[in-house]
Amino acid sequence: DVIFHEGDECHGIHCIESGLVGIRKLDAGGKEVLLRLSHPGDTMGYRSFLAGNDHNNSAEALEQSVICIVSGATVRSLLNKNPTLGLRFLKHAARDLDDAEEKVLQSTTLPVRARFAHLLLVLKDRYGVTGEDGALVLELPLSRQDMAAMIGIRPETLSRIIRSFEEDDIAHFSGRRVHVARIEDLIRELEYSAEL
Amino acid sequence: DVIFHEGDECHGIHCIESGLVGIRKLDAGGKEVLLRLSHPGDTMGYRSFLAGNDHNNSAEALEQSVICIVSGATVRSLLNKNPTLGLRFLKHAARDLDDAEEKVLQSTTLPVRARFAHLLLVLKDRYGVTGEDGALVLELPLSRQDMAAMIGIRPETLSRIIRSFEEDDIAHFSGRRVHVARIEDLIRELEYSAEL
DNA sequence: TTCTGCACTTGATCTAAATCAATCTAATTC
DNA sequence: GAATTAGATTGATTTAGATCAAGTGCAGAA
Repeated sequence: DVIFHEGDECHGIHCIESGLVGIRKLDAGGKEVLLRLSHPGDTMGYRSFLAGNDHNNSAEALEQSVICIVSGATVRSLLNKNPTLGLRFLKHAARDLDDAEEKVLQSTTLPVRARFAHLLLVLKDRYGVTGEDGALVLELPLSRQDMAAMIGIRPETLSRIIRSFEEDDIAHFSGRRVHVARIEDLIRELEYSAEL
Repeated sequence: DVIFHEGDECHGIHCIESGLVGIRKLDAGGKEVLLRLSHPGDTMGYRSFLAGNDHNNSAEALEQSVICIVSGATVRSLLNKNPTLGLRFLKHAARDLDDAEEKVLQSTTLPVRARFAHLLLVLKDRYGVTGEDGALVLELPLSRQDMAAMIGIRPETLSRIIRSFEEDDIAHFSGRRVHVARIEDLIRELEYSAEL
């Protein structure tokens, strides 16, 4: 279930073979944020490893997953033999950093409605199936709680947002399945909140 | 004043010789966040450069600064000649990423009072002078507006926080100079908000 | 000097989201 | 099957912070 905890010593790098992993961070008061998802092919923990720190966030399998561990010694020798590997990590880190900064921006400027619309749009790329008529069916990999934690809100608030999306006919939810008739409606949610 | 804008093409890497630079990000609606400060010795724009993107945030000199530019070709040849340079960038990115994630966490879990206390504690390391009695004098490098942008709040709110710090005798402000009699008071602000 | 503009402060009000407290539901175990 | 549990929804209320609108004070220009 939990792959590593915040504060654990970092012995190497984790790779996801299959499944889905959530990267969480807890604050002193116990509130948590789900920082990002890691998918098959992604690596985790490379930062703490390279910086020589303990893990600064925790990783938890959100579905049945296969994770492999590459020991510190192996990583070091790989880095020595193959200098481009370091660059690949660097690009990886650059992308993560972009995402994190985007998240900072969004969480301080956008209302939750827009943040949730954005989350759905991001999840679409990986979990969505778009019909030929532009309709979208989305099979969410996350519980409501975890989606709330991703956008930094309480589950109750997410519930209300979902209801308001239903009422406005923007999206229809049944369990973890979401139907979106017009993707433009989601995009408009983002743009709308911007223009004021 | 402005060194590069969000969306500008990225031609190389910027190094700060002296001065102080603020990295800003604007959202679609024009609201801005001051993501971080860059100090002498820091590099800027390496991420966009390495990822081959346009700049995804803007850099503005916050005081008289000397900035040098390292062209893309030069950076590439340096990276080839010196593989450990890549690792150094990687560690740099790892630290930035940590900071960004910390910021995500704080901006969604901590109240503004605690976030401002935290900001002062961070600025202390670079801009503070601690007397032998534990009292702290801090010469802020930032306007109120910019400090507000750093913690993602409006200037009006920051004004009120400052007043409440005065009233609670936690810190005293005159212009950009701050006197903190007991640093523990600031730390307590952080801890207090955590314990509930 | 006086004007102009800008950063900051202050007050009054509004609102988005949190909190608190019940339910309701669905999955799991006995 | 019934019983337990955890997740999700719903409603009522509170509140932190934003917004709106005036002021204040100061620095630079005419």
